[in-house]
Amino acid sequence: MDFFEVHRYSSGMASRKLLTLDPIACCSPVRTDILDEAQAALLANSFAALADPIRLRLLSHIAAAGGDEVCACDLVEPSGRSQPTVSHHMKILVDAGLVAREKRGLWVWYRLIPSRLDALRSVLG
Amino acid sequence: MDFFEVHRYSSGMASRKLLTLDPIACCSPVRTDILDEAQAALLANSFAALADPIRLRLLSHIAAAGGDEVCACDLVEPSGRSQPTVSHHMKILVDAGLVAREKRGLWVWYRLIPSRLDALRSVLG
DNA sequence: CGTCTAGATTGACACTCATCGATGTTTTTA
DNA sequence: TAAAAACATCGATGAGTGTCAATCTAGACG
Repeated sequence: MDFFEVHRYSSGMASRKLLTLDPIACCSPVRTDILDEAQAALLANSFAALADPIRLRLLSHIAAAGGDEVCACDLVEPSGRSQPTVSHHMKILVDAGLVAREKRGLWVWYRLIPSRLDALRSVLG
Repeated sequence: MDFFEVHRYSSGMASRKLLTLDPIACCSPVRTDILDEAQAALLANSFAALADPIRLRLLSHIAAAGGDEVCACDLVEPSGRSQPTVSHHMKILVDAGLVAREKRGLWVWYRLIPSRLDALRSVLG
């Protein structure tokens, strides 16, 4: 069984930011195949983006707009967090590939990337 | 729109351990409805359990056994982590409702709780 | 009883993360 | 050019997390 083939991380665990695997096509379902280290690290990174209540609600807000975009200016006040904090969380969602960011004039608009959520969903089944 | 109805957490955010909502039946899909704070906190807790590569691989190992159980003794060595660390991660998976733990004699056996994964998956769609 | 074994718990440490005030950057408009 | 607005970045801080060695607990078996 070629499971857990490497028995120790190189101390401190490789940085999640440096992974280069395709985040969409990477992973087999968790429930039928066994994840290798690279797949597990990539998936963990994606799930970590969902592991914060503020980010989940920001994502939910954008998703609830259907295919439409949501202005960043409409996310700060209702989130109950400061503008820098919301900007920080949105960056994490964008980096995770869940949300697309586009600046037009002074405003920044966000829209959902459905395929990324679909990919994560398929991993759980 | 009753979105983000509470604008500030009570400082430090409520402990995730104290949530009492039913983890299975709690949440509407992220993509059509907007999460309230309690739903978001509960979901964030569940996704946090998936946000670690070691836990993903432990879960994957158990899931790959089909409906069968996996002995804790078979998880430590291939994970490349110490026995206390694996025990710690398994506790997080059990607390998240993803895995059931049963002790028989000296050994502990784990099995997947498919409905919990199904619930998380449905939240993403 | 005593001993052995599987697993959980504790304590400590280093690292990461969420948060916000202050500041920087970019774009619009006067 | 100057001022204002929207958003990003920086720096600091307090809380959370992964890790392991050491220790504890509970079951099995003489």
